[in-house]
Amino acid sequence: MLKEERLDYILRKLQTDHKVLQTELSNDLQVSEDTVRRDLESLAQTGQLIKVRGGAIPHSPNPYSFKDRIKHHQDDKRNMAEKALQFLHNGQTIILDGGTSTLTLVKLFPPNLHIKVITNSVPIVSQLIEHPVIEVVFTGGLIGKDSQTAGGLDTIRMLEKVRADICFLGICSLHPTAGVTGLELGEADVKSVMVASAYKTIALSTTDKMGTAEPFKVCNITDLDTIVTDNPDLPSVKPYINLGIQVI
Amino acid sequence: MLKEERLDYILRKLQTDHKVLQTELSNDLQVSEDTVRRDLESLAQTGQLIKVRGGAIPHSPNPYSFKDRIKHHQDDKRNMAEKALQFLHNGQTIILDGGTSTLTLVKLFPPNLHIKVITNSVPIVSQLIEHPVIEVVFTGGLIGKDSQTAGGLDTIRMLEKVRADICFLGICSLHPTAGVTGLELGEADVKSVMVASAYKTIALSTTDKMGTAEPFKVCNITDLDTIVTDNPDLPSVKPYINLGIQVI
DNA sequence: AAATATTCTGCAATATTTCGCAAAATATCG
DNA sequence: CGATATTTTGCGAAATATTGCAGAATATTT
Repeated sequence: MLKEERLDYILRKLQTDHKVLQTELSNDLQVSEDTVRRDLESLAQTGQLIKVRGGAIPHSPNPYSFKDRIKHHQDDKRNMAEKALQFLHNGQTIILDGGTSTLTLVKLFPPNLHIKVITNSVPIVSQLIEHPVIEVVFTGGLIGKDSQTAGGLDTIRMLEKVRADICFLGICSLHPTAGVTGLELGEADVKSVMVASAYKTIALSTTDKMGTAEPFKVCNITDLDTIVTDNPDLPSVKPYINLGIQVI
Repeated sequence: MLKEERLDYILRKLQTDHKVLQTELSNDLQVSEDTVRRDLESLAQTGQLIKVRGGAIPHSPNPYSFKDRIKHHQDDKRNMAEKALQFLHNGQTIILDGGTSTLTLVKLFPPNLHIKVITNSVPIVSQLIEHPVIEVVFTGGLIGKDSQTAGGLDTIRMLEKVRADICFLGICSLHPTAGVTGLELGEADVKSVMVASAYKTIALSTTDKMGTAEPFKVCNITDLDTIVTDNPDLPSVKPYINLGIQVI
């Protein structure tokens, strides 16, 4: 058996089980624990996992607790949020748009996730205040009662100062040619700046938002790097894949 | 079971329950209480929780700080808030400092109160989002987990732009000669600007805060127009009345 | 002050990691 | 092709880490 096959097996097992044990791997791969240890060592060196006594755990936080990971929610938003979690890693700076999708994501944040969050959403700030380690920056401004987010010039100014790794965008409407659009001019402006201030943009969009358009433009469809959706196999997502956007 | 799994379980349980007991954890995780204790010790060392006798509590906000403070002196605070209400009239613009006293005041706002509120407090914004007519402006910035308020340069910049009718100040310490003082430099700075940006300043201070002083200055005692307190007849309030400040 | 619960301490049992090394497998070169 | 490096692998011994336990010390409650 090639070494690469072992490494591949280890990473795959890690992805499904969220942990690997040296004793198990030694048995699975029919090699000594020393060899497994050296394999884990090399994977740890390239940052693909974290080696711990007795085995290894993923570098990125675990989507669900080790105990109750059995209960998979059917809920679309929850489903999307779980997929989005994989993009988060310690040390990152994240912009979080308002909306229920992003709020669901925030609720899944594991306690040991060390990131900085910039957001204009009041519910997200309330939720993250409970989090033990995440640093939260709220973009000031007039609070919209419907959207429960801050808006206006001050919000935009603060966002312009940010260089984030990822922007998670809650989506109103998504269209292959019209791009991302919204119902309110002010909110669309804020979202635009969020996209511009992040290195990468990940849109959270249920499939029913796809192929629709609203009056105010947020960004071009090609500004999106990834679309997280509840069902990436539907025909309505095809146009986005063809544009080279990752859809999961 | 890997140690990391135990740590993960503990942190998650802490996040949902706001406390963990060693006896429970020992049972949940099927390890001895000694091991649980050592796990908690290591988590405490990395600042992820606070170890207390018999278990652990979140670093912040924990039952012994904010959530407890809000119950502490609840009647006094309510009493003060009711007195403070008389200063509010339709059309005013109000600056609201963070803290439990001002939060209590906000909870008493009648539904037909048409005012604008500028605040740096997350709980106050959450509360006021529910209000049918009040316009809320949140001052952006880094959110402090203990105080649940925004702080820093952005907060100060936004406050400097404001011309408010009244600033309601939550008080840490009040002293006839030292003036209003606070425990944290950043928070004191923010309060200073609040006072400077309002035409009138009303302090909300329980009598036990009077005659005490902390390291960082907020403003002179003469910058206060009114002190709202739980018991204006106590001798400890006399010095302030003599200085010409209204005490009710 | 006694009773109870919790924490600390040293220690032994066990599990894991590290290390040096030799055998095996693989790659390299004339 | 054959001889020689180089890398990979497995193994045993020593070093280290983790765990549970008993009993002393300490804190908390009644």
